[in-house]
Amino acid sequence: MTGRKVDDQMILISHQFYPHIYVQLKQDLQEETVKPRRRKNKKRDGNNNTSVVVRKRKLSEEQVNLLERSFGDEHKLETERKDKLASELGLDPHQVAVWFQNRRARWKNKKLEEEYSKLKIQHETTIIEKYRLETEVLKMKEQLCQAEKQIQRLLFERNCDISSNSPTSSIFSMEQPQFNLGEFGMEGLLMDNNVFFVGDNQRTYATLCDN
DNA sequence: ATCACCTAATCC
DNA sequence: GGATTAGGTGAT
Repeated sequence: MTGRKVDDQMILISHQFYPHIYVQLKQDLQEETVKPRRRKNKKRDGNNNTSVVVRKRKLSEEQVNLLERSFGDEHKLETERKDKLASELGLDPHQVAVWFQNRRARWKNKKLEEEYSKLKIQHETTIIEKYRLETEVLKMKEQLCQAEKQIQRLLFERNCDISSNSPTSSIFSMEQPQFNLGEFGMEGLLMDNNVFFVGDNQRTYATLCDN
């Protein structure tokens, strides 16, 4: 697998899941294209074939502080800045470059971890809210069912009264009871105990209380 | 083609 | 955490 393919994958993943980090990466890429790299003629190790083994030395606190401040200003390191920093710190410019490379890599990892934690919390909060809403929906359905049963009971009692006062009337007579489901925003005509007719235009029937 | 520089992975 | 390596890019 090539490094560039990994880059592309990272950018794709970042774009999908971490849009703001993607923006940063994109800015970095754009800056790269805008700012031409300066070219140096000399190699890092001036000693022909004999490679100088630079002992791994822990940077001093002051060195790290200055590097951190510089990194805070700008994550990318242009040659001038690198050389200036190197001379200020008494380090090899290559060391400064490596320090910035590592710092960028670890900063990116940290950002990804932070983003992951944030998304995880968001996800957990959303799940809890989903359960809360589902419970609320169940409660409201139950309330609606109870209200509908109450309406049916009242309508049935009213029909009984009408029937007892007028033996020829039926529920399909011109005196069909009209009811209003008021708070539910529903209007309709009772057809029988479980079905009611909704509106003239809709020509639909709705069943009360499925369960 | 060569060089400087990058990221990602890895070493120590 | 500093350095190295591998594999890449773009400027010269």
